Amino acid sequence: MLSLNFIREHEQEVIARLSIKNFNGEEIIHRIVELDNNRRETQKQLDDIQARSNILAKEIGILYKSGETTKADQLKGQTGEIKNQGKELDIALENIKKELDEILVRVPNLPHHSVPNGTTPEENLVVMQEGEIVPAAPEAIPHWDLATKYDIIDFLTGNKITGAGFPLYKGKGARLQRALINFFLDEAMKAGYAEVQPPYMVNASSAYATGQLPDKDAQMYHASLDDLYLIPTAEVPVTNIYRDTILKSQDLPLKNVAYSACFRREAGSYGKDVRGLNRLHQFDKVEIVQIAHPDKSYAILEEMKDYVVGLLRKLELPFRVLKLCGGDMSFTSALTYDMEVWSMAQARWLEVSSVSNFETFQSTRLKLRFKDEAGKIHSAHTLNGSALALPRIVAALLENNQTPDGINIPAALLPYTGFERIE
RNA sequence: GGAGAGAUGGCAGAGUGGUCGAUUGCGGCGGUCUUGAAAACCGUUGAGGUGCAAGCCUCCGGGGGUUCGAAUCCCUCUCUCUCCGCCA
Repeated sequence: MLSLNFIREHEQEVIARLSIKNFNGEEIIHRIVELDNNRRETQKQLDDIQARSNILAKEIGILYKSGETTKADQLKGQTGEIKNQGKELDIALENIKKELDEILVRVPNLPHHSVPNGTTPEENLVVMQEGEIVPAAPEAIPHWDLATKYDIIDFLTGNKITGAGFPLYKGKGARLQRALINFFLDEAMKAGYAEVQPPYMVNASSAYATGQLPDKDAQMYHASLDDLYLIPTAEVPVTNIYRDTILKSQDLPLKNVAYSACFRREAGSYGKDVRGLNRLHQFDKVEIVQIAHPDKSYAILEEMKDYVVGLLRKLELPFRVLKLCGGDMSFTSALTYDMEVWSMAQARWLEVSSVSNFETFQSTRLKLRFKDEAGKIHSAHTLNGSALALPRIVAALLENNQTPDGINIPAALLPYTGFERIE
């Protein structure tokens, strides 16, 4: 959520920058400013009424104490009208605030100045590429067939137990999952991230605070009886650790890493893109989160991007890094890097990580603030990134490392898998 | 699931209708003393809104009500603790 003060003071700039995200904010921003002026005017009137009422109540109290009941009763007569006025203003104010809040949460975050123009994924900027892009060999097998050939991932049984998008990992397939999770967690800890294990379900307040609600509720599984949501990413519970807190500036940056299963309904997706591990309803991910000082957040974003790049190098996967264009960015992000690995048998890039700076967009709603040296309170910046999501990494590992008689495990993972080949 | 108790500032903990936004202690910050530190002493120390400022308004788990006036009384929801039941 953008802050009201910022919108009011930078009305034209906000509209201009939103247009980079292909969001036409002309009307909505004007309405927000109008409502906010209205809000402040009404608030002022209500404050005045309440001040008068407070003074009157105090006087009545003093009169009763000194035994001047007649005078007190007289003053009481005056309170009726003030109360009515107050009530009316109160209702008016509530309505204004409600509308303001409803509109405000529908305005996306402003893109950073360096975000490229564009409306489609094709217009994302490739900022880095490494590793050999081998064209698909005629005998190359896609990962869903490799999974069956070596009996390591059973999509059909997962389908029977739950449904499509819930694979059953078996044997070395299951072991590989565990190896990757431990590898990613260990690497993050070496890089200074403190590990947490969060709840996999969150309440509506948490989902609102990080921006999953109200917009993306169709993407989350909802346990209606208890009104809880299955987390689509550990970002939600981990960032919410810091909801309603005021940190000290010397606490920053805060670095957390969490492994969790992630649940996504993926409503509306279909076709070849969802085949095999490409898109699942349940998957594993290790997520890194940082709470940063606003002056440092973009340096930290670079650091996080480099960290993820380091992981991809250790896994020996060909990859590229994209800086997303305005049209392809998420609602909440100010700047996003996507990491994609080359999947040889499918001959396409698979997104395995997304690293973003949200600036104060999340922290405004989270009420996540810090106190600077002078004792002033500011919103902190929040950042997060996948490091990494497992399924597409597994897909690429299987496809890229396949040989006629087995799949080779990269050296970095050997201490974790305990085996060198899947055969 | 049943019974009971409770929710107050970073923490602990007073306050049961009238200058209470809240006594006090701890912690934090500043100072005196000290070569330095500790101890001791003095001062200071919640958040949000609005305003140039003085100030004014709101917030004692959330919501609603009674009253001229609510942290304090009533209703309701949520959560926590204790005991019982169930249980990985």
